[in-house]
Amino acid sequence: MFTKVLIAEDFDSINIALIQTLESMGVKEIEHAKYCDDALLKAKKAIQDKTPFDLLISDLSFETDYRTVTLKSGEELIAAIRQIQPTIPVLVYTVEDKSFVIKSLVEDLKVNAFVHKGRNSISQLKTAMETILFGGTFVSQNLAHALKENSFNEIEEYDIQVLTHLSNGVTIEEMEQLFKNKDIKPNSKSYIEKRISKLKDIFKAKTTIHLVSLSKDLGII
Amino acid sequence: MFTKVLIAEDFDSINIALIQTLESMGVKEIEHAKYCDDALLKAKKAIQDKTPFDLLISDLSFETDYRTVTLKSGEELIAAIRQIQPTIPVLVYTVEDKSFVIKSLVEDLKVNAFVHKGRNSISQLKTAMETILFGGTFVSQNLAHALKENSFNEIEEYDIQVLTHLSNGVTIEEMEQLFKNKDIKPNSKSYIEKRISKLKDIFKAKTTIHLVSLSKDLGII
DNA sequence: TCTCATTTTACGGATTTCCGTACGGATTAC
DNA sequence: GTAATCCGTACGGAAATCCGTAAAATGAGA
Repeated sequence: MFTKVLIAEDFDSINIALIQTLESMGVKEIEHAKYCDDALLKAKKAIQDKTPFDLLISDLSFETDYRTVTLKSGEELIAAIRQIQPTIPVLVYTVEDKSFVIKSLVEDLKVNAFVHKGRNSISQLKTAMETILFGGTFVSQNLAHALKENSFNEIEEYDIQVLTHLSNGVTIEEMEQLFKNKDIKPNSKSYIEKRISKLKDIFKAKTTIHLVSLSKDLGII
Repeated sequence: MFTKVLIAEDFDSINIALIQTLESMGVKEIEHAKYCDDALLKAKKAIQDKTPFDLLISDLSFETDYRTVTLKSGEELIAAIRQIQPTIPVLVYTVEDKSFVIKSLVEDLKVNAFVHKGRNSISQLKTAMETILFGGTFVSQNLAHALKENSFNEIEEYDIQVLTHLSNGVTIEEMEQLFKNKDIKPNSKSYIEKRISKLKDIFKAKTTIHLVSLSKDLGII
């Protein structure tokens, strides 16, 4: 089993449960941080002390409060820790279940396991840890389908920009100018219109409002 | 201290933490349910056995899975339990922090305490329970402001319907017919348009898409 | 019942979006 | 070298929206 585990999770209640679970699994050293910045510090210190962590369990979203932070999300934390300790296995434990998010996490950040907080997540967490120990990759069942989903491959960064701008109240006409100013390449009104139309097809959205609404639900924007 | 507490919470990790916390506070009997329906059953049974619960701690949102359920949310559960046991104190423990939701909960459902899951929620939970015990009402600090927020008073059920329909891809023209069919009173295209326009003023939204987007973020729809 | 104010509807013009067609340029295939 | 295809742009008419004005309906109080 892992011997020294770092937990990055803001909710105290979940921290309690995680610590209890890890203890019951025989993990000797457990440290937890409620802020990503603190987690990174702990990881750095552990390396300096020549006793690095051998597993990181991290949440994705962290609430903002009075404290100003450098690392705002689990994604940023994972990237930062991988910089100083590239081989550390990472287990993501989160409520997130948006296909788009998960896809990028597994593919880009190469997290070793993905456990969805839910009714039976603790048992999944245990399985995930054992799987990582044997060099495998674990993704919660209810998420597995997301990786296979294909329709999202058609959607690119450009579409996300368009959707985001729409969501923020930018009209198509304004977007044309905005793109021209920022030198973003396809920037004609007509092209943007076509793109929106295509997205409506993909999402089977009835109106543009519907499209933006769906995109928010799917976590794309 | 309370002697018999019912917990309705779907996430297993949080259940673990809650149980541990209640035990440390000296609560003798603790029961927990991962589905609202189960929670209601337990409450009924306890009444039949003449040993009713003296506190309900409930989450608000419950994930849907393969199981078909009658009660889909904490709100519904609270209403149902209050039907069979009107005097039971209720503590809501949730990630929810949308002003609109909280306002209605405290005012309509008359929950006794509202604790926001977060970095220091367990200590707040303890305080909340003590406050309830002495007949008081507790609302997490970071939520307290929501109750004072006034701008949401202007928004009525009608507006929410309009926003929801827009979000679901219904055009204004279709909405006019829909409202006429359902006999919802102000149903002219022009009135709906005006209403949307007014909402855009209130929310300072630049476009209708922006308006719907903001409404989703604020948890109004 | 009449009056006045408020609410709701009707209408119309300006603007924006929607959607089809068509044109130019670049790339690829043959 | 030519044709075919794709990509981005341009244009224009139909539809939907935005927004102001005015008429009609409603309702409360005298």
